[in-house]
Amino acid sequence: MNPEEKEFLSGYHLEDYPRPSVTSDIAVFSLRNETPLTYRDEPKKKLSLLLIKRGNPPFKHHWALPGGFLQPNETIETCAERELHEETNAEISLLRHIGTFSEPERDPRGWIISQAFLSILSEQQLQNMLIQGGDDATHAEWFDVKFSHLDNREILTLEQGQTVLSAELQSVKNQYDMQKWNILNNDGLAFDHAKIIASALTNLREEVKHFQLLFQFLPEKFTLSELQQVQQAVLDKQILSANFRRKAAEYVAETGEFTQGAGHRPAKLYRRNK
Amino acid sequence: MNPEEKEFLSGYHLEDYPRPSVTSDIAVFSLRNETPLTYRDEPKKKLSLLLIKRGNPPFKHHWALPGGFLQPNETIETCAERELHEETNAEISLLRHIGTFSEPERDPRGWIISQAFLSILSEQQLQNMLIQGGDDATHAEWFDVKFSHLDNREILTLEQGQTVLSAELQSVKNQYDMQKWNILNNDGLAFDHAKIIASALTNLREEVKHFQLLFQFLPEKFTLSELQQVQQAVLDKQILSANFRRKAAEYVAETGEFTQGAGHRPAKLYRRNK
DNA sequence: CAAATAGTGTCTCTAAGACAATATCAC
DNA sequence: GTGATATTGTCTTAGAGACACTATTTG
Repeated sequence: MNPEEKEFLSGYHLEDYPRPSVTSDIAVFSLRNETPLTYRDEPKKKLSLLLIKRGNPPFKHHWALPGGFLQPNETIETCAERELHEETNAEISLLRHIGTFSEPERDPRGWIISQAFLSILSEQQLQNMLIQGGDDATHAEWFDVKFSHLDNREILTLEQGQTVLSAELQSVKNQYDMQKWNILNNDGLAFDHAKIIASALTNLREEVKHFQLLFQFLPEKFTLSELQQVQQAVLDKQILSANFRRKAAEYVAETGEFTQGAGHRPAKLYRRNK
Repeated sequence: MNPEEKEFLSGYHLEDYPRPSVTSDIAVFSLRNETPLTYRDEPKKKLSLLLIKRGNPPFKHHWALPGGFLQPNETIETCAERELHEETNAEISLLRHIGTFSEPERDPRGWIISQAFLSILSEQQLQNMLIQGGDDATHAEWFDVKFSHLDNREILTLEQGQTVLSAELQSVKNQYDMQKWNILNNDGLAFDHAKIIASALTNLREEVKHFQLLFQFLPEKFTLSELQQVQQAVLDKQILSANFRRKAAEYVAETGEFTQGAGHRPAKLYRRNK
């Protein structure tokens, strides 16, 4: 750096200008197994989302995405990982940035813009996390996710035991032709997190349609039926297995191993290829 | 809001915690016509990018994307529009958020995170803008864009008259499986703007492949050949017109009007449908 | 007519969706 | 054998790419 630049920088103070606070907020998805009906049944998989019950204002007793404030000398990705680990002990291997939420009124505490992320935990990663889950003040829970289209609105429903959260959203375009969510109704979710969840779900589904992110839900070795279950759970749509397998073949490689003792024909175990 | 929340908020001070500065930076693309060889030739279209020559440190005399600091009571989109208008007098009708750049060392002035946007100006919008372009301290220019793959690297070349800027980038995945650009070489571009430009180009191309954003480059009425020229210029790839037309039919509607006096068969004028 | 662009028809190949049929385990 | 899931084959249809051909203007 030349002297002129050095001198300029020494007289420059970012603190002289107004600055927002910045948070990273993470929508963490995983799968849960429904209890099978008979001993022979394979359990169906259901998409679930990690939420945290807020113990303090603002939005005390509401449910929010895990997340927290960006600190100096870290990227927004590092911040997301750190906050998630602090709040839930989860270790993540995937992040997708899904947007920045910067509306001035979005947080009653003041000028706070949110870096929204999507993450996925496999069943394995979920086990490790639960070992040290659930303290008292703020506690985390997995909610079953429903996200369905009705007329020109989207209905988001999150269920966990007796607790049911819901939100009604509309997807519109702003003056810059950007897709944007409006919250028409919101029951139980903090801040504008219904918007972030809707964005995350839309992103997740789009990727999963093209066989992306799918493997993040599963252990290293899996059957094609399991892989199909994942896609079906995320997209909330049934697929014919013959067609699924033909398409999936492109993304997986055989391990040579088989499942055992399931009460029906054993299945080949695959791993992700490339 | 209940009394407890109110009381909490009155004792809450965001300023007690460290905060970054936030900027919006915009990669604005447009098309320029090459000069035709003969009177009958239709001009070929070339993709161009708007850059600003910095008149002050840091990176004095380097070229940078238009942009500037986020102010209170505005969204990052409003900030992008405002800064672009202040610096170039351009009026935009499209923005796409293409990422957040938050590496702590990305700006020598200190902790500044960038909200990166993509925008497009039509020839019409470009005319209006140039009426009041080019003051002295900082001045804006349109650069021809080349972005080509070589081995496992991407070569970005920006040309404007005698001025040639270039950068060499590599696309890698970080530990969160996120696509990330590394700058291997950089000649003339300020900050990490080579990364932002590479991201913007990748996004733009992906959308243009699927006939999105294409119409932003053109006036309301256009011929299918013009539309094809746009796609070809952005993707830097020749397409067979028969196939292009079959696909394009899905997105356009006839106006009933025709071009005139071009030295060859007149073409139907279309507009975007839906 | 020549040069240039506009526009159509059709063949091939690939991929997706639907559906039928066969395979193999635990009990 | 029965019930369940695993796996393969094939028919049909939609779309993309390649290419040959026709149409219409100005000079």
